[in-house]
Order: sequence, then structure tokens, then C-alpha cells
Amino acid sequence: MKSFQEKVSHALEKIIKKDYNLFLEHPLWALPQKQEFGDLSSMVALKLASLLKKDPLEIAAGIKISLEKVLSKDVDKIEILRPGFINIFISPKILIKSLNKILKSKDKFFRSQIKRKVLIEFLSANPTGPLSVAHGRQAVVGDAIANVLEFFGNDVKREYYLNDEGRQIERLVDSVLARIKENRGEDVVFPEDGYKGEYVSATASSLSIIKLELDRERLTKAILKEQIDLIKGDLKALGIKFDNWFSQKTLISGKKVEGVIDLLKKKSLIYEKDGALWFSSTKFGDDKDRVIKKADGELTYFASDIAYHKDKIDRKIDKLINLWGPDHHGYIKRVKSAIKALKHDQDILKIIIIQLVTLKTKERMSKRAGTMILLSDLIKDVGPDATRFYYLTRRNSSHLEFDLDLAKEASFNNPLYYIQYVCARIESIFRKIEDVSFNSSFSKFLKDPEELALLRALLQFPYCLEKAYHSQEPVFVIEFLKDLAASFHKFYEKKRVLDDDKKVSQARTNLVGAVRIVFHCGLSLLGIKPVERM
RNA sequence: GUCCCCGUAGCUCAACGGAUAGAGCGUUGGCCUCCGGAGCCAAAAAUGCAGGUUCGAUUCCUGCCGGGGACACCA
Repeated sequence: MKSFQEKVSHALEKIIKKDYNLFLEHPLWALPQKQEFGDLSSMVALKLASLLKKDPLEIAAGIKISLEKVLSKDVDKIEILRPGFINIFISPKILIKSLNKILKSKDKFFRSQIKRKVLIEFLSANPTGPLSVAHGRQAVVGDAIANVLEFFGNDVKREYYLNDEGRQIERLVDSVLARIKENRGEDVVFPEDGYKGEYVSATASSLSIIKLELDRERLTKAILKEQIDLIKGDLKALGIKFDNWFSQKTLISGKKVEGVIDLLKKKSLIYEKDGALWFSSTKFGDDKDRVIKKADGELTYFASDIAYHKDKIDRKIDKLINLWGPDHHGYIKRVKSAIKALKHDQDILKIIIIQLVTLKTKERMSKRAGTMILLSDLIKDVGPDATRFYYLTRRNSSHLEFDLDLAKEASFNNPLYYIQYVCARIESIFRKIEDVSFNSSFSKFLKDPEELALLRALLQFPYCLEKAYHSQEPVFVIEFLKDLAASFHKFYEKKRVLDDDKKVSQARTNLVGAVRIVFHCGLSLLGIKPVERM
């Protein structure tokens, strides 16, 4: 039993079943509320009332009586408010018991043991240039989601799908070759849709690259390696590490694409039209059939993607998660139809769309045009922690308007520092105590409203985790930490931890120790290091 | 034309279908004899428009208005 909330929810579920002979689908029937409304509040009487066409207050009164029987030792009071809220005030004894459990088992108290194999693929930017601030969002959000999944006990693998073959790569190589010739003063026409960014010129000036000018295969390899290393460098700065870099090239050289096409052919899902090969994706819910091999014989990106997803599924993974940009929205049906065609449950794949990062200037970021703000510049300017935080403050589905000046400024004037200030204050207190130990027998001396308010705020962490986990929205962790930070700062203003009364002092040390555990835990999910000093 | 995301305070964002719509920045005014004032306390200030579902709508549905994006034998 991680939280008292679960206990209450189970109790309510039983009561509904017994007294009303109903089973209502809802994971948690009691939710945390504003403290004035108690620790938990349930709307179950209202739901039942609308279902049974009865007076909600009457139903609430009945539930209250049943609930009091079950929870008599655990609650202070249960009150009913119009139009039918049931508000539950947990007894401080139970709160203190939970506090002691947290001190004993630390972050394990909050962890779960869902033993599922999950593969999360994210970022997967083409290795045709450095990462921009737009990519940064995909990278950071993906990593944070993976952290949360791991925290719940999943066996998580982070994967980067590397587009190491195809037209974009050829274009990049052509662009480098053109710059090499330009540098020699030769008269060349720069490829129309080539890459114009500075990094191309930099690559073209590198001696080890120029050496390979006439050996296109080795040149391509060298340029690719350089680009991938750049990407890895940026990721490392943010503390992100992929378990697997999956090469698109190996799909083709390994005949996996041809293999999957043959498989679909055997199922009679491939046909020829206008000289191209088409996949009958409409049979599986897509809006139109899609080309997998063009009339010129070249395989489409979609063909590789079918093979790629088949490969992932064949690795015996329970859940696949892909993070895509909103420009891939129309692509979801296509890939899911392919999974269905291969006789798999399409729900094995969860696609999360991370909305755009737009520039304040309204100019579009483009690698080819060279108009973009580099992720590495951002990290350099504001530091990795503020960078990560900046990306995680928005819901996945919300646009993130990017303003570099604001981001820089925000590094000093940022909710992150409101949160970090808690850590700094706690460490500062602990530095003043010679022997920081937590003796749970003192926790019972916590009884001031400020202390209990902080403890109550702390104990909502499991609920925050549930929300973040099920919605795949790391932003909930931030919202929670902000709330908890506010509770802590308020407590800190009014009560001294280092009190003349030894008992009080020790009790508050316990409380603050638990706050520290939760902050470290929450921040580590976001991939941010708690500070000791600021 | 079809599809997706977004319209909340001057600005940037919150709010599981719930109770008095919350924060930060900015503005105005208080608080350091005391563990770190990057903090605390207080004031002014908001749901684009019109319907619908509901005991209850910022949230769900429909239409409109406004902003952004996607709709390839591109990747």
C-alpha cells in the first residue's frame, strides 16, 4: 500500500459494490484536494446520484457511515458538503506513520514493480547537422518519460533510429563536396536544396575530410560519424544516453525491408500501380494506400519504417513508445495499419506527439536554410539543468514558444530556482547539525499546522507519480515540486528546524529529511541534479 | 478543402468534469535580533464568441472567430 489514497479508494469500491451492487470503473475514487477540503475528497456520491436519480447528499451520508466503520482508526473526520462531496481528513497518526516509512525505505517507498519491457524511441533526428533547440525538447521529454517508466519498475530501453542512408545524407555529402571546391576557389554551383549551415563549411575545412574527397563511400562514413558525434556530444551534456543506435542502413543491407515486403506480398497486401509498389493500408484503417517502392525502384521511408517496427516487435517487447513531432501526425495511421497487417495488436505501439517548438521571431527553424538556434548554444548559455527544466515545463501537446533571451534570463529567474532553493536551504540546515540521523520515534511530536501542512503536501507525491506515469507527462512532476516547494518555504518562514526543544528539533529534522528524499527523487526523474548551495 | 494542437491576468503558463479559476514575471505596499530575503505576507488584474450535454463546463460536444502545424512515388 503506497498511499492512504489507495486504501480509501478500495474501501469506497467495496462500499459501492455492497450497498449499491454496482461496479464503477475508476482507478481512484478519492482525490487530493485543497487542504481546507481535507486530505482526500470523493465525488462518488455525485456519480451515484446521477446514475440512480437520487439525492446526492443522502447517498453521501450513507457512504460516510460505511466509510467511518472501515477507516475509524485512520481518519480524524469525514464531512459532507453540498452538493455531495465527501471530504476525508486523515489522522495525523497515519500521516506520521507514512513519514516514518519514507525515512526508512527512502525513494523505494514511491517506486513500483511493473516488470514490463518497454522500448522508447525518441529524437531520432537525421544526422545531417547539429541539434537545434527544437530537437532538445524531444530529447529531454523522451528521457524524462523513460525515467518515469523506469521508476515504476519497467525495463526500459532508449533507442535512436538513425537515418544513415538516403537522399538527405547524399545531399549533405554533396553540400560538403561543393564547399570543399569553393574553398579551393573552384567555380561550383551549390546544390539547390543543399545544407547551408556553418557546420557544413567547418566540415569541409577539415583535413581528414578533404583527404577523402574522391572516395565517396568513406567520405560519407566520415561525415556521418562527425555528425553523430556532435549529436552524442549534445546529448551527453544533457545527461542523455541511448541504449541503442539503430541503423536504418542495416535494415536494407540485412534484407529486412525486402523481407517484410515479401511477407506482405504473401498476405496479398501489396499491389503494383503506375510502376510503383503499394501497400493496401486502407484495409487496416488508413485513409489511402501508401507507396513502399517508388517507380524508380527506390524504397520509401515508410517501407523502412514497417521493417523497423517489425524488428522492434520481434525483439519481444511488451510496449513500444515513439515520440514524434506534430508533422508526423498523419503518419500514425499508416504505421499502425502496418502493425495490424503484420497481425499484431496495434496497441502495442503508443505514439506520443510532442508539439512544436516555435521561435519567437516566427521564423522557421531549418537545417538546410541554416536558420536555427543550436541546442549546444542553449546549454552553454543556461546550463544543462535549466535547459532540461525549460523543456519540461509544458504539456506535451502544447506549443513551446522559444525565446533565447528569455531562456537565458529565466536561468536566474526561474521556477527551477524556487525548487532548488528548497534543496539549498535543507542542505544548509543539515550542515549545521553534527550528526544528521533520523529517529522515527520523534516524528510523533509533529503537530503544528505548518508541519502537518508540509507533511500532507509531501504525501501527495504518489498521486503525482501516478498522473505522470499514466499520462506520460513529466510536467506533473514539476507542478508537484513547485507546490511542495511553496509548502516548504512557508513552513521555513514560520518554524525553525533547529529549535531549543530537542524533541521538536528532531521531529522537524525527520520531516525535512523526508522532504529532501522527495525532492531528490522528483528531480532525478526530470534528470536534474539537486544543488547543495546556490 | 480534410486533419491535429492552441486561445485563461499586461506577459509566460496552471487547474482529475467539481467547491472561492491558481502560480511566476511585471506593477503597488509590508517583512531580516533568529537554520540562506533566489524567500514570506498582502493588493490590483483573466476563461475569444454563440449554442448544447450536466446537479455542476476553463475542461466534453457542435458552430464561428483568431494563431500555429500537417496533409508527397519527401525524410
